[in-house]
Amino acid sequence: MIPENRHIIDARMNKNELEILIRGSEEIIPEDAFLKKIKGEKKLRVKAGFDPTSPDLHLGHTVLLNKMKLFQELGHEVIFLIGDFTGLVGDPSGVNETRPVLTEDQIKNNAETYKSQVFKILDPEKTEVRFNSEWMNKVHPSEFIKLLSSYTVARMLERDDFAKRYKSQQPISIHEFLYPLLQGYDSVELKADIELGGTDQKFNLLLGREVQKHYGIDQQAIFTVPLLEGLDGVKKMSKSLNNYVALEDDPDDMFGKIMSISDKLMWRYFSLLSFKTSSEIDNLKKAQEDGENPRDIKFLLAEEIVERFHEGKGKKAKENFIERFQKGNTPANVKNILLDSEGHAELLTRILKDSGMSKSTSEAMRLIKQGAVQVDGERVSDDKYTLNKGKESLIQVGKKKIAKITLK
RNA sequence: GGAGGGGUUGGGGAGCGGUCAAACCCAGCAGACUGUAAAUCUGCCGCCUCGUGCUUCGAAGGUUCGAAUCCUUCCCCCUCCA
Repeated sequence: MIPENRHIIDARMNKNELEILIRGSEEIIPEDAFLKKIKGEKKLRVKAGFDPTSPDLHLGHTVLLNKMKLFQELGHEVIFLIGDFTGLVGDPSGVNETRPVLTEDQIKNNAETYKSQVFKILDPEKTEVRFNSEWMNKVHPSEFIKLLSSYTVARMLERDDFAKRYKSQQPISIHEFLYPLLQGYDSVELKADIELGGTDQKFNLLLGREVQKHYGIDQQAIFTVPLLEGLDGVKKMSKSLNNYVALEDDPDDMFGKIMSISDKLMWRYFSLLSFKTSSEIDNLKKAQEDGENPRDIKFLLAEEIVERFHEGKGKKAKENFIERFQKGNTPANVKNILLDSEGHAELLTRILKDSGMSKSTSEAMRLIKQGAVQVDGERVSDDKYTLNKGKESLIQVGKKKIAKITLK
């Protein structure tokens, strides 16, 4: 445990601590300024901003949150900034098209959800939660113009996604130029010494330095962490791509999702998400090379992660997984769905749609044709198949979707 | 303000009066094989009451037996000129 008193820590800020802090980071700019800050006497203000665009935090976010936690443990002031104002602008980072603008209500809701979720990782006592609407709503237009004058269009267009869009004749709205500037202004307001972010934030973070300079205050050092790939192993984890593991996922889902990643991706997840030491991970790699089933190694990863967010549930999740997929048994906790059968609704195709197990009756029809649908363990091939009222049926679509459905 | 290019089913991108629910690629889904992995193969991939059914190709009108394809107006995007 790290003591509260910074002076003691300063004396003890040894090579090891520094190594742990830096491990897994992508870039630190400028490095010497960072080292000077981190080795100094001062309690540092460490900022990381979150867009309230997606109401679910997922494993991808935790790479950054874990770093924040480390700074926290070293006794620094960690600021969890919710970009409720900048959310109205929409961060263009990493997208190749204009983002839809969120309504204030959506942002409010999302921000609340965020807040309740980050404390699964961060220490609430040591976290300063701020909303940038707090100061952005008060910025006077003349002040705003001063902010805008801190950067040029040409330099703005250097940014990768802008450059790409500009070249390929895709639209770039002027308000998108504001985003990085506003983010930089947050650093001015918060007097950030360090700003953390994913690698896709590099431009914004660096721009924060420029803005701070423009305002004549100390420039922050920037600290970027890698982006975690989603379950597909290619694109970054995000809700909109539906390749994510949400912190809110129940233990079985979480376990299953992690088991579904490729063997190659598993090692990436180990290095970015696991708290195992590098040498432990190296040993696991060696074990795989020596013939150990990668599946069993993946079990360790899945269990560790489930355990982190659902204390005491990791082992059970693993057992459920083995029961269901290795032994092929029906899972223990299948959700029950009660459906109204209005007149002709006893048709299986319609039931699949109404229960949400298929998107449309057309899709249900196709699934039946493809032999993907089972009722009480029997494969259904007739697309006119009907269920009886009052009786509970175990319905399975594909390998993953399963539910007990009762018609009333 | 002027000239030109463009808006097609989740993304990319063909089609340019009938044979178009619309090629092809990616993503996705399902089946086989497996370790619910990857890779591979196969099928699917607008909607429904599943039929010579219905609604789609930026929007609205129009021409035509028939339009994503032609005409008109409007909306949006891009480039160059001012």
